[in-house]
Amino acid sequence: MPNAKVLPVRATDAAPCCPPLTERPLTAEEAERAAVMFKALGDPVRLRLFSLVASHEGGEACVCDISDVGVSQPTVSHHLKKLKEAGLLTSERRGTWVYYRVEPSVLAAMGRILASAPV
Amino acid sequence: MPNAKVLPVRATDAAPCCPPLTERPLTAEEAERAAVMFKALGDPVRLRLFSLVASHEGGEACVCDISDVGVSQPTVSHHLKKLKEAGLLTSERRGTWVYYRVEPSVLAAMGRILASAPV
DNA sequence: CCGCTGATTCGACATGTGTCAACATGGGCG
DNA sequence: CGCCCATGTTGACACATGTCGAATCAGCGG
Repeated sequence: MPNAKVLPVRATDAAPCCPPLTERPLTAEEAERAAVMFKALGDPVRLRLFSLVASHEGGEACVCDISDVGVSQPTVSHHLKKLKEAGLLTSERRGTWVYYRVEPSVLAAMGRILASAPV
Repeated sequence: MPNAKVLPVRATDAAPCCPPLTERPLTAEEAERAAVMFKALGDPVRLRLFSLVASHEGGEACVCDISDVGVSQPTVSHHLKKLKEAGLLTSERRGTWVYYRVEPSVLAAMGRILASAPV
């Protein structure tokens, strides 16, 4: 491992965010936290960008690879920043290009929130 | 290679909106449709209302039971309307009260979108 | 060093959104 | 019938958001 950098995944924040919506009513704080994640995916452009990163080979994508979603390049950057602030993406600069990568724990947390009653 | 494999339309054909985000990039139309659902849950008040309905006994809840989320009654009605327009809830009037119920197929569709790569 | 390309930030604008008070509707009940 | 309670609708307003062009920052190569 050439780079010994450690990213604060902060899984203790994202993963145990909230129980499934069908389990019990969310508290105001839980709803506040979870809504941030859902809101981040509540825009078509961001949803496309996120899926482009998530489905990209190697689990990461350069901005140059995903900036063809019909809006200007500054707008792409703006949306990527939003996704990063919501904890859904992480970014890393390698030379000229910036690579984005999905945060799997957050994705899992959202899936768990939406999971139907596991019977 | 002629891919004769039929797309798995799944049992959740009521809302076969989009594949998992990690499977392939969403098209503009798919993202447009899916973003509506995520945006509907992208507000803390709506998220609480939805979880109140989803977790309520019998799978349905009267407005009078869930209208204590810290906002005025018209605002509650407004948010419930939004959730209904997004296809996440259905409403039915029975006498004096109006009962809301979750649309399970849509919930399943959202969960599938967020599902990590299936085994 | 200077310019080039990729990416972010800034400033501005139009539009969307959440919220409430006031009013309207609709159905039970006295 | 007429009141009243539970919901929904309307109008208005402050604020957030998406978008772009221009400017700025960050490496790379000549």
